[in-house]
Amino acid sequence: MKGHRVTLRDIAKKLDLSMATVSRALADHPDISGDTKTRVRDAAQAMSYIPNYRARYLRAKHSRLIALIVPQLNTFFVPAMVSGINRVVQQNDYSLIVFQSDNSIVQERRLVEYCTHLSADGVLIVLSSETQNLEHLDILHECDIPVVLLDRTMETNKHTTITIDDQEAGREAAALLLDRGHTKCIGVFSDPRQRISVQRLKGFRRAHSDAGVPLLDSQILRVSMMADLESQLDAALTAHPDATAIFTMTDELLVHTHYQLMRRGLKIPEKVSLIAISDGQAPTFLHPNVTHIRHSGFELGERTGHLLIGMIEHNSDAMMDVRIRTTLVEMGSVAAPSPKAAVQARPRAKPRNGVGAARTG
Amino acid sequence: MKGHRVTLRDIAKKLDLSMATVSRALADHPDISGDTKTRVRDAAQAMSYIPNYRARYLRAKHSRLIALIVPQLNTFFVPAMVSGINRVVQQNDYSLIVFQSDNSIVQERRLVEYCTHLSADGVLIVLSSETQNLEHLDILHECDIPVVLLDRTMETNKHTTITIDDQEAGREAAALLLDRGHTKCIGVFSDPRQRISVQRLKGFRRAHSDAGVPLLDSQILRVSMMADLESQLDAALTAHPDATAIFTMTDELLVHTHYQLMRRGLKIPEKVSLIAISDGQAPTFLHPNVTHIRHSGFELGERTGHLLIGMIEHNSDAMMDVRIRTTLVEMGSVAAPSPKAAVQARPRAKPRNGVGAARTG
DNA sequence: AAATTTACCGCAACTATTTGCGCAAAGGGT
DNA sequence: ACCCTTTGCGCAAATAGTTGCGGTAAATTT
Repeated sequence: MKGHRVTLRDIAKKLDLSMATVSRALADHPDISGDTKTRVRDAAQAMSYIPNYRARYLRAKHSRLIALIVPQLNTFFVPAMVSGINRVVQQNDYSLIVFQSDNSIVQERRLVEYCTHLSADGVLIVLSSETQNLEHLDILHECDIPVVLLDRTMETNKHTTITIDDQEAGREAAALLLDRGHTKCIGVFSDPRQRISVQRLKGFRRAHSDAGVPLLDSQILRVSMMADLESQLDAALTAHPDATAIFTMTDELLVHTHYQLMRRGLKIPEKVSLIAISDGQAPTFLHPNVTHIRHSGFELGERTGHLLIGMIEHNSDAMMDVRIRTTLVEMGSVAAPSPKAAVQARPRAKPRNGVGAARTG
Repeated sequence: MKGHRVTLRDIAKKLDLSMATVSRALADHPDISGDTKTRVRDAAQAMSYIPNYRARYLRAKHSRLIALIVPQLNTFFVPAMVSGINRVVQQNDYSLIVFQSDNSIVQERRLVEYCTHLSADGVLIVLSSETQNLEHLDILHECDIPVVLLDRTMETNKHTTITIDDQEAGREAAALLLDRGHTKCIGVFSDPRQRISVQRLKGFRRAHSDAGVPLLDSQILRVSMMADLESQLDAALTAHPDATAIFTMTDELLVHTHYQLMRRGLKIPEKVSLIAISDGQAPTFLHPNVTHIRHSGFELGERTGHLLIGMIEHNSDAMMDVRIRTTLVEMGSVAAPSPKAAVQARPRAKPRNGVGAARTG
């Protein structure tokens, strides 16, 4: 009703005490007598006093604010991750400020700068796909604001990162397919500019070379926009009618790939096997269920939260690269190749090496 | 390196000016000469000055912070909504602070109080399922902080709300089924304590009574936890072997229901028709695509953002109930009932026009 | 030349809270 | 009585920035 929030001064005036005493009373400072404390607390209650954190944290060096910058919020993996971060952040009495860069480096730069204005105590970043270097993070370092890069990161020796073991996950997925006898697989990858894509592909390739199974470039799809998936998949399936298995590197790609397969009447796993790197949601509501390399977004979020808060509270700037373990979850979508579709390839083909991997940097 | 961030005072000292002048120069105040302005700006640049928003907004009455409280982040609809809110919030130079109540009223209460400590300029709330009344929001009103309840709201005449027309959406879905000749439908609803469930069910019922088609309680599922879906669906399908259509009130329920149907080999739409209220993501990657009553979470978020910011900036406390329009998107999952399974009701059977047009959000 | 206006800038108060230091009174020990 | 310690509280500075008001000097007007 009136335009003035109750402050310490108001309480002090009413009780004929100094602001300092009121402040200390509410903070349960030992210098203040029990009697005064109760009087102050009662008055504060009665006047419905609300502390002003902006003033409080102006004096303190910290803000108890943690900023998170993500390319997009509404994808499969990210919400679970944010949820995990948020839980830890709240448990430790911090607040999470969420920004989305819309996969724009300009936005990302702007947001990082904004974090310094807010004097965030720490910053979490999932890099945008446009990001080519990390110079725009230097300002955070100048302000002594700890940073953790997560999930979609870059090679760096200046920042702490936390990811799953992308390469190993890609390798393990492919290894399972190869182990089951699939000698012609199609790999569905996303934006090749991102480290996450590069690493998962690298693992995918390595499994093939380890098994001595050739892998053609045309078996690798690079889907930057989901709208391209259909045509690229068409092309790959046409070029490789003998393909018996498909791997997708994300949930997003999985659900759409799954849809395309169903639409074409390609039965899983009878006609084509399917495996993905996933956080385990989609594989359980898609039918048939999908065997996947599981990494929990929620867990990654939690781990990240703990890591950052540790850095904040212990002033530690020890750079480290944390890798979250993944686990293989068998759900029956990978079978032996159907004899009809499989080529009769007998391994020990020459390990070809024509890479052509997109290097970023 | 050094423990001191550059402040206005530092710039002032260096340039032998007063803080006031420096402040005004950076704010492009007309009282300051062009020459001084450039000198100040250059110095600020050179010293890499970073404004402290906490100090700035301590004096101002506002904080340019908007708080959002959601029950959970990692569901289908919410992330898109948050994304929409976030976009508008950022466009208007506010920051979004995200909290999750974990569907606990205690948490929700705590978070609302916390919003006042932060002196948020506005608060957005998606109510937890435990919330029975809105008393805990009174404190926001006392602090003159505008509030908008969205999506999962309650009946209230004290707060602005923004939702889809839940009742109408439920009615329209059921009406389509009935219109196509389905006289025995199963409705899959979530937590019956929530207004959203009540309203959608009410519409569902009304369509039945409008069409003069009886609706038994056993045709209504109330799924509070997703784990219960399977058994409840079993029971309903056993009790109603003549059921020819299923409606789900959310995306979450949709994907899991879809899975259960596929698992049972119930072909869509030949054996059973399927319709949902959805934001349109899942229906396009599920196979076959699902006809749905579409309401964009992103759009709801955007609208909400605009609404709240309008309230903040115009000090308007006009209470209103905004209802977002929904649209029917036909994707072919609703056909005429199969003669084998359907009762022999012969209402106005329409020619089926199962489309399957891929809609992208 | 006097009066008025204009351009630029500084003083100081203000925002809400925390905290180092000091100070007075009371209590206890010798 | 004296000294010393404790108890309980207030003063004032500090946080980093904004802004009303006033002031000086130059420019313009009369």
